[in-house]
Amino acid sequence: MATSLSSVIQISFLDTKTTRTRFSIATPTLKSHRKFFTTCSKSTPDLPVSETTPPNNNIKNSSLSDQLAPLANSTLSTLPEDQPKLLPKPNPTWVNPTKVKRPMLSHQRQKRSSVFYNPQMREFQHFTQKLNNCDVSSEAEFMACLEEIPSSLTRENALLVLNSLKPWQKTHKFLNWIKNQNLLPMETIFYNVTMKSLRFGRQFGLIEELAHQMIDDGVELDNITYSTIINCAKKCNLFDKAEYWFERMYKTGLMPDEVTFSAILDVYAGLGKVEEVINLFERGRANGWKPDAITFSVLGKMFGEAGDYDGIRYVLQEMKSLGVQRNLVLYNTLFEAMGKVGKPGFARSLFEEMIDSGITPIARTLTAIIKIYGKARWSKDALDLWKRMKENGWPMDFILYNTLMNMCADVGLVREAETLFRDMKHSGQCKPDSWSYTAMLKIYGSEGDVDKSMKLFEEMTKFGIELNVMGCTCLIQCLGKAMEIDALVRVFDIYVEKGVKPDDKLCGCLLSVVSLSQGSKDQEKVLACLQRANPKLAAFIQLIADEQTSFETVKEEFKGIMSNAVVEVRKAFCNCLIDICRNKDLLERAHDLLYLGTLYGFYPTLYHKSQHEWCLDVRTLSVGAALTALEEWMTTLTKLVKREEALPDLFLAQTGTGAHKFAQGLNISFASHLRKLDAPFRQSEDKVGSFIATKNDIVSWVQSNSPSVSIAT
DNA sequence: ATAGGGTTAG
Repeated sequence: MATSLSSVIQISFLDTKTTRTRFSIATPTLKSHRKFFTTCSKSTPDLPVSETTPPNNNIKNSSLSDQLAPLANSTLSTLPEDQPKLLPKPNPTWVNPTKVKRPMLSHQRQKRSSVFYNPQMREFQHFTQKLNNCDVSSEAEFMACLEEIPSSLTRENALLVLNSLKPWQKTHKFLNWIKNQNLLPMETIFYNVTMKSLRFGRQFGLIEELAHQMIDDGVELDNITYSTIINCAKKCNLFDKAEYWFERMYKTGLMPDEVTFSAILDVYAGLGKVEEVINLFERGRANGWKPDAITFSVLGKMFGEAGDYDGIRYVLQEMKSLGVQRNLVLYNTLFEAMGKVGKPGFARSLFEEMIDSGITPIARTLTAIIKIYGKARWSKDALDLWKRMKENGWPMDFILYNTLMNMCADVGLVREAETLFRDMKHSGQCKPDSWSYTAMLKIYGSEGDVDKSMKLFEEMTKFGIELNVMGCTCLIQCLGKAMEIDALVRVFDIYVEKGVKPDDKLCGCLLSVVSLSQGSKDQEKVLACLQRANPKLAAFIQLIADEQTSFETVKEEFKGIMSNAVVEVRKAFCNCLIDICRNKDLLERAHDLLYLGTLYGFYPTLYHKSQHEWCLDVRTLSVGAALTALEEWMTTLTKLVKREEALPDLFLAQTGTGAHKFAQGLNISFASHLRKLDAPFRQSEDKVGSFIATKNDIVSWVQSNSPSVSIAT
């Protein structure tokens, strides 16, 4: 769904009597294609809200989502689909003071109580140090140290100690000690400081326990308590807990301030509840809240994850109109979000805006940009940026080095990658890790450079660099293409011994080597590797090679194997299996497999028709699969001609030019197969990688030549 | 420094 900027941010007035401001964010990821999430601004005299939500004094007893649900439902249902987007502006009346506004969040950030440290501070610092030097696991040692407390404990000293104890176990013990000794009245701040320490240790269970203690003992939970609880839950992936405490806060009548509120938006964003986030955000906005850069960063990340480009633009637009300054983290977040939705041009211009505004990028910023350029194959921009990084002395870290090398792998820059790899080794700060080696293996693998690949592999073994499945796949691919099967088997064995679990991509790679090594004695060796990586797949090869196996059996097993494999490799598996069949001269089986692959949707763009032209697009097929598809097509056309059905004027078969890595040699093999079938297609002169035939060509070919095209059926 | 919120790689 293409969405224009004007539909991203709409302020429209639904009618002239009751002025409403409507902010709408189109979110293409949501089920309904044109669903607008609406909220109403300050002056909302007769919103449906009043009919469907409880009166103001009941708010304390309803959760926020309860309060918001009727609003969302009623406003959505009152908007007709064909509502004009922009109506002429009447004179808006912005404020209607007679109407009760239901606040969403407190505009004032919670004030901190001041803590004055006293002259005993040094003694207590010393005391804390001793506690910190205790063995964490020894309860007795810690308790003994506690006995040496310098003097009676004051509120300030207790806070000093709680703030400085590490790790969380000690903070927790100290809090319990204060409590049990009955030395001081227990204040919220003691719990808050302790919870902060527990949050570092991701101890949500203990945090929740403390919160319940507070409730039982009548200690007030404030915004700082709630935001700490919620953020800890979030860090521990306990989103339901985060939601629970947030709702509890509302139920007890405490308004979140902007910090707690943005934490909650982050929770809903993390849950993928985009609607809820937008609703909450807009409700807050309608109540006059001015979000800060951190909140916008939360929204930006969410839109990135949702693949919502318009949402990202909305963030920038909204910040601009509210006059909220962008900062480095916000930029980083937006660049990372843009990496998820593509958009290299937008990222580039925003990056320049950032530089112009005087913000210096950090390694993380540059990583995000380089990743975007690499993905988009923008090698020139990527290299320009690398040059600028060096000239300006912008900071590098190992992730940035690895990202740069990966970008080189994506766009085929061998020498640049080698330079980066060398730089990294000599930088003194970043040592190449398994990611760096994998990027280099990817490059040498796609170059087919066996010597350099093997040298890297030996280096990895020597330096004890972790071997991972992706590096293994690159090496196997490289060795397979070079038919270095003994080395391949050795490499495979070493990886498996080191605990690398073959994944579907590695199996696909082995499968393609099986098809390449047809007729050689080495095929058995590769099959043995495949047998260890994926026994079912290896067994399936035996099954289809046996001409006695029925179609029904093949279909069942095929279905089982494909549904166990990840989506990305299914077509590749099918292509390789067809190749294997054709290499064994099992044409009928090859056609069965192509049929099954089409049936399960692996080849959705293989055939397409328009009124004047029918196309066979084999660009992402292997050679064997492409030839099978061609035969299938010719058989179908023969039938149609014989039945004298309507045909288009033109027939087009596309193989591509071989730029695609699977399509190497496809064009040549396809042409030779056309000659073998004596099919009337010729290379198109103006469309490279295409073969064309007219209706007349096809009809006369069928008439003169039809028996020869019928395949064994 | 000293009770709370946002951003990393196949």
